Amino acid sequence: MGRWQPNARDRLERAALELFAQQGFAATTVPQITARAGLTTRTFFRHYADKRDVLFAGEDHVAALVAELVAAAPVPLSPMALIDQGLRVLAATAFDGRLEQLRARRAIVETDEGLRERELRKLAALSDVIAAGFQGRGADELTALVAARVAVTAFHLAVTRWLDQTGERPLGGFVDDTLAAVRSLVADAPGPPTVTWPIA
Amino acid sequence: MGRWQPNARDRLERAALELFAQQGFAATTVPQITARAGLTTRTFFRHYADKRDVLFAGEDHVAALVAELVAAAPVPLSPMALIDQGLRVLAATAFDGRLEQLRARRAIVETDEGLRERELRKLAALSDVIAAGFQGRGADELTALVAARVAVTAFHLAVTRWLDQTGERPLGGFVDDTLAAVRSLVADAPGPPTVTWPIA
DNA sequence: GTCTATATCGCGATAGAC
DNA sequence: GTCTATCGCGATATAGAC
Repeated sequence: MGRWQPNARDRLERAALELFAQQGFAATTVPQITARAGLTTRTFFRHYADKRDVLFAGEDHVAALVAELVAAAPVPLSPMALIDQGLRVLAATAFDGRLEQLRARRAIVETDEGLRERELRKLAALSDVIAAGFQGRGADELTALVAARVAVTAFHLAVTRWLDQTGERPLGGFVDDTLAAVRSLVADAPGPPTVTWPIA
Repeated sequence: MGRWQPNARDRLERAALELFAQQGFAATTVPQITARAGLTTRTFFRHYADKRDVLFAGEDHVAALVAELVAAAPVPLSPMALIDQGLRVLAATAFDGRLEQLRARRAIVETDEGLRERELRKLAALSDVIAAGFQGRGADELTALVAARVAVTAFHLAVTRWLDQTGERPLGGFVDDTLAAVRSLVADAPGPPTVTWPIA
């Protein structure tokens, strides 16, 4: 390439993030982004499926990393032990140290319902990847699905609380707290087997 | 009312569902829907926030029902016992008997990524309602959040498998299976405390 | 209800890389 | 030459403003 400046994709992403932060996501148009990046509108949509995607494309490497982690996990680990340790490895590898960057990104995502939707879709895709990994390790389908969702849910909750904190406590601590809460919840005594419910 | 046919909302929803089933969601335009319902495009957007919403507006009553269920639950129930029994009540109250209708709806949702996104957002909203309910019962914030997400995740997984089945087994059975899988996963032995991970 | 912005995408042409 | 990335033009539909 010579006719064009290199790193079209990077320039688009940077321009988009700047404009979203300055003017808000909804008030920023794709032509504005491409103008700032020195490209045309059409080019934007060749790199990103839609306007929202520019905020999430960078997260695809997390899914790839998670897939590797599950595939490379030591064989003797039970599903829950794998979650327990895998999430801590993930936290240390891909999240700690990026707190401010991730806070900035989340601040934008929180301003728009459409962006929140896209985030949920990315999490669902992540869950699918993990479930496939657990099945690859020999787990039955239901166990794999449940384990994947528990892992993603717990991690997402931990990340949210990590970003909400005022201090600088590492993500791993929040992961531990969340998993402890899951264990404590599920281990809960079942209570009276049948109760009369006021409704229904 | 009087100048217009009544049940504008119902007619819109019915017209939309028919067209989505016949031509697909993406190939169906809002003008097509409103033409079939004898209304104007503008009217569609007065009733639904966007084209996708017409497939999910009917589910809002589920969130209201769930909120009631949590609020009206017997006080002695622990969070997990509430989930256990509440989900079964919910299954019997709002899902059993609607299997074919829900299958048709899901068949449409599965054809479009945007619709999947919207479904996830509705589930997230449901989770928020439940978490608020648990906090209203005195649970601490983290427990409430975890309990809400476990409940929604388990129920959604159960519904998915219920819809996938070829037979007519009631949803409650799938709820039981899913919750059993959650318990079994979480109760899993923690395994060796520290393992060397090939990656990272 | 009407009007309009703009997100989104199809198509053909083009410019350089290999 | 062939392949890939970009451009430029144009069409359509959603969704919000007035």
